[in-house]
Amino acid sequence: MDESLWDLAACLLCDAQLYSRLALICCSYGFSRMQSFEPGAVLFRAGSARKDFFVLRQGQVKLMMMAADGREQIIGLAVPGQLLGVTTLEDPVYPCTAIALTQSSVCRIPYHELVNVVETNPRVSLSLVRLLNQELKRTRALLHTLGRKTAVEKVASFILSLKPTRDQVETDLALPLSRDEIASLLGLTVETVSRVMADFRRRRIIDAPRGRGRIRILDCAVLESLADGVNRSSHATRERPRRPEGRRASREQSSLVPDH
Amino acid sequence: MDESLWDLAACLLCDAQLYSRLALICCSYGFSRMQSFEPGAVLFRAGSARKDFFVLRQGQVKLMMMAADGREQIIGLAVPGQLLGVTTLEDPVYPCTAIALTQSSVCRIPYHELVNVVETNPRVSLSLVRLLNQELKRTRALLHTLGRKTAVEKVASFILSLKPTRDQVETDLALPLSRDEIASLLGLTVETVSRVMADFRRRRIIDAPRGRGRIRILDCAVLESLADGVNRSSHATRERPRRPEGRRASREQSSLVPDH
DNA sequence: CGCCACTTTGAGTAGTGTCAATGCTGGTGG
DNA sequence: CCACCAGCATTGACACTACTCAAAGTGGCG
Repeated sequence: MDESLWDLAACLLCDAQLYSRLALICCSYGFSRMQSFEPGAVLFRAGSARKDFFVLRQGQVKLMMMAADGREQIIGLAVPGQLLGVTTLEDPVYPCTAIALTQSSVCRIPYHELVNVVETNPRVSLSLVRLLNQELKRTRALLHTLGRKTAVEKVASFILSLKPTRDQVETDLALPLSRDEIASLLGLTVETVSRVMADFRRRRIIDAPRGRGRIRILDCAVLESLADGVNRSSHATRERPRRPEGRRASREQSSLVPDH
Repeated sequence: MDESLWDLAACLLCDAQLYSRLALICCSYGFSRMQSFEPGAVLFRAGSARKDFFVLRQGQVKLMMMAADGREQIIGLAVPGQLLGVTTLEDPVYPCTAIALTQSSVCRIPYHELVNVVETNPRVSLSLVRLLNQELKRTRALLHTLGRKTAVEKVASFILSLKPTRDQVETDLALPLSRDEIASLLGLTVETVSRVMADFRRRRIIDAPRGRGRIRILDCAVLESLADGVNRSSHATRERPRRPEGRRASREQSSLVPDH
């Protein structure tokens, strides 16, 4: 096979060298197909026959799982560069449902080609392994959020996770999720999410017009301390000496969180 | 390279054809080292320099993440055949801590060899991708458990997850975790886990001597219905007509769960 | 303009967490 | 051999978070 076909410069689909890993995969022999989705469009549905997998190039996509009883949960948001629909190769169906949140574009690649490519090109294999590891890492972080954080901590870390990079100065962020969807992602109810965000707004930590749209972080430092669960009374202080000032007084009415 | 080196029959470390995928990886050129761990032994610690990765051959290993404040959480249990310590390849440190729960044996493989192998042997690459996908799948299932289940449902599904195969008749299971560890895995407290299990015992759903050791499932059907959250009042009935018999009566004192 | 979906707010409560005390078990040393 | 001890598990009382149900507010779109 002609090695040059794998060269980034030969990529017909991916701009420049952005998403180099992604490029390697989706630009292979030309069997990938570019495709666009409107907000709300279904890329694939859990349980339906898996034929293609996707590489997200632009936009945001939510991944949902459905329980037997109809309860559904968002298990993650896909960001550009991420793979979508990569199941265990033996699995004949998609494990989850993928729905576009914003206008999104993807490279669509037949599954059997994936196997081909992995078997013939080691660079792509390594890329794939890296991407899966990143996804695993993200999922584990979410695991910690769901298992060990309070509602306030959950919402705070969610908002922070919207910042594309850690030390971004930009604080005006797109919020492509409804309250319902945020609640589903964080394992909360709509009402709780709404209340926490209303409280953040009152305390001037964030500024958010209602509903889907945008959100602005006003006080990033406080948000970070809330997200990391500074000042909790519980497990955190197990081996360290207990707070000498006695048990925390009943909290003031106006705020869901203690003073900072 | 000699293709026969990859043959399962040539595997010096792995018995028979058990864990065929695992075999492919850990039996490569002989740079894997067999190693044994006692219960409680640390395979690797989060944040320490990642040099090797592991393939678990026997025993059970817990994977833990540590938050900034010292709160820790178990993010999963590793079963034989599973990879341990495979980070994003760029990451210079382990993302989590791995501790043996039972007497365990692993194949230990230097990281740079992993890259070599992936680049030179496509069958191994595919195996690796499959294994990572399985891990992702397991992690997502846990995500759903943490985000959308009640304490009773969590404990019930945990107990069921101890069964090695879905339709195993064997109901006497090893329970290598303390109550503390179960709580950490499920995002609960020790007390809640203890209470739920005590309740299951009273209702003759399980039989468990106290503490680390074994657990026996007496009524698998009930356990499964509890795990799947049959009879809940909430989200489940959103689009279906609401229960006509009115809101659920206050539950009886003696049991944490409604009648079945 | 009115409908519809989404969000916000409020009141009340179920379910877990927290704290504290007690029980059980296996190991150790007198 | 038994008493003691340390560690884990259990149980109870209580507090508080987050859920439930209900109702009103807001905004977009035909």
